[in-house]
Amino acid sequence: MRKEDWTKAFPPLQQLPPETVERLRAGSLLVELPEGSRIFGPGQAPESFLLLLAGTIRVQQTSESGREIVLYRVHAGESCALTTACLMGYEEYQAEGIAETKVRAVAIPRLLFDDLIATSRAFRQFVFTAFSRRVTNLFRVIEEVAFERIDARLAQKLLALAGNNAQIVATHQELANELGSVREVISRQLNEFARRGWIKSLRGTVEITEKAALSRLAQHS
Amino acid sequence: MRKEDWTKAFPPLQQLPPETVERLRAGSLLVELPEGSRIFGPGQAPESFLLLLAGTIRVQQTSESGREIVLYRVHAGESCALTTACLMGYEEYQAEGIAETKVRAVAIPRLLFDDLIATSRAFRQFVFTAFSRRVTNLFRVIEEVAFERIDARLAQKLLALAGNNAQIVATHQELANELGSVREVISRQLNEFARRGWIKSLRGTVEITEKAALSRLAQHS
DNA sequence: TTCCGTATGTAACTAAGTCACCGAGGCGGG
DNA sequence: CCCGCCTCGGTGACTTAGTTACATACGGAA
Repeated sequence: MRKEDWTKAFPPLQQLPPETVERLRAGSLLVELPEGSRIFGPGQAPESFLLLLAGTIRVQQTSESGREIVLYRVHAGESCALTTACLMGYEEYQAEGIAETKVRAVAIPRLLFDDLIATSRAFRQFVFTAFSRRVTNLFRVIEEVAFERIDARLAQKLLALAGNNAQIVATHQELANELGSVREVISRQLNEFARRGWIKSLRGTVEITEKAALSRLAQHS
Repeated sequence: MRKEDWTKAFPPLQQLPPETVERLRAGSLLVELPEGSRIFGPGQAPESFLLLLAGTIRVQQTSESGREIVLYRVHAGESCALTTACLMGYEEYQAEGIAETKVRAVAIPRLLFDDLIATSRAFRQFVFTAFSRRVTNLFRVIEEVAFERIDARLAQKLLALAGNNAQIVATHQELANELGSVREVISRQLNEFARRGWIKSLRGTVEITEKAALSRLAQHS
């Protein structure tokens, strides 16, 4: 079986000198992870740097009381940079990464990763940029949790999860877990949204009927 | 005037080969920042990697409504790694860094930083470790804001700010800003603590009288 | 069709944040 | 010394968010 040329999936990697790309291709490992599998978490460290080819990873945190909050998602074409760096500095790491779908990824072993960082300016740029994006995102999360109202946050999340579709497949509990809130609160908010005619709520799904209204609520007011 | 040998202040840098250290010493800049100065923030990017020799930098975030939250502090002997990385990936960056005291720091210009990352494995280790620590810390902040009760968080913060002393010099407003809460809430909590005999509250200062009780409250219960 | 697990509804209560205002203390200018 | 002002803290009434403890409804498997 011919080794798939996955490097095409990462535009920034195209900038690398050909021999670097070759080294990457040769030294890294294609892995496939089933949906729902736990990729890393407290007491479980990935020993390599991950680049996602397909699927998404959800990075979340769980409190003692069982409440959860989603910190960010890693999509195809992105790297799990934050995580990896944390592991390289090996602090204990309390977030966990879950394969939200079946995931195909390239695993770059620690040594090769280190080597690439050392030799390729473009690769460094790639890694730092990914870092930067994640951290910026984390700051947003903190801002939202600390300062924004739950109705605005829920509206935002509904819009984000919907994308271009109008249908969102998620239970109230799952929505609560996205926001670090609890089911009852989300149920109440959704009922209020429904009462205003902004959404329709079926069992296990939400249908957006008034995107504009949600958007208005989402941007703060 | 002889150039001060600041490299002694950073044990990890002692591991570097002598010529690297020499390059660092020669290519970097000793800077001094007055108390209260804004070191970076939205629309203000530091063009170099900072290593703190003395003083502390407070990194915080401000909401539209004026509420604030302290994300972390950079102390002497530490680097402002997160920030710098963010800037290298140049995303817009909404946190700001304030010199909490007079600050002496070494500024490593971007090019030299990049060069050192490339050539020195020890330096990379140093930078990634610092990263890791910060990110781990950010995760803690998210967990606290999202899941912990304000009384427990306040107790924690009081203990942290006090260190070995019993006296904390801070107004209720400042304590609220530490936690991303508001003055009224903090006042109420402090009154309750005082009523229980755990603290004494003077104008602009708090004196801890029952450290043990605060500790108990701090670890969740 | 019945049963059972999951999803959602609801009410009463506590915790946290908001709003509006008050009063006390400290400090500088006259 | 007194006045006025400004910062700090206190308080009550109200809204929003989270907790506790149930009840009910849906939908697939037996």
